Amino acid sequence: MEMQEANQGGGSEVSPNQTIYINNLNEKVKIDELKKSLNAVFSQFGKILEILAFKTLKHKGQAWVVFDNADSASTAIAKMNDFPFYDKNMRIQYAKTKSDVVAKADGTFVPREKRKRHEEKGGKKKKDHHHDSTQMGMATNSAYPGVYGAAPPLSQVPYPGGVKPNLPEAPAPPNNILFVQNLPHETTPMVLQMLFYQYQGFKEVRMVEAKPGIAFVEFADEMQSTVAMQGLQGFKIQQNQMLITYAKK
DNA sequence: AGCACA
Repeated sequence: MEMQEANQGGGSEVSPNQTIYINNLNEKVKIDELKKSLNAVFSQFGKILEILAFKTLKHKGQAWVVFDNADSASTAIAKMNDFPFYDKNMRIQYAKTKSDVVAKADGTFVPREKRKRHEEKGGKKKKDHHHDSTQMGMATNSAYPGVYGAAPPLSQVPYPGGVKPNLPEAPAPPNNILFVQNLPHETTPMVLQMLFYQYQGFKEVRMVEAKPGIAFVEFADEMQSTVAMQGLQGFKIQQNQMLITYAKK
């Protein structure tokens, strides 16, 4: 029999936090793609303030996703812990400490430069932070101009760039295979899989390299594909809203 | 395995 175990008496005792800590991520995935995929996958649980991931030796395979509230983080953990992502199962917990973005909003943010060095004796405060690690060469972290908030306004934004998808005159008849359009060109099958997997009857995602921006998603039957279509219609990935129709037979 | 804020 299947019983859902409340995760309370177990080993990992980290108190709820609006930031989740993910590890066991596939280290071969480039940081930029990783962050985008995480955003695409986790924004379904609520507004994301920031996603942090680093490629340094000590922090490979890990990421922090900062939600704007702890409930979103809890849901994300409940739904996504142990979920396969780039062929490895994500391990998700609450982060141990509060994220800087959150602390800054709190007013509780305290710069942590003091931890690095010994405290100077005498009454002198040092407030000059020499930019130190700036020449590591890897500068691709904060590349997103605050666009992580992707989930809620499903029907506000039309098709960015004015690109109109091909809508057939008459809607295609129900099909267990869905046709997805208006995806960001960098969308990976993995991202779509993550989104559609949560619906019963999910079978597979197919994308065509030569035709970016579209995908086919197969379900076991058309009842199930219909539920998924309704659930994800207009879902925003990055800037784009997915347009889902039945595939032509 | 590894809990940061480039």
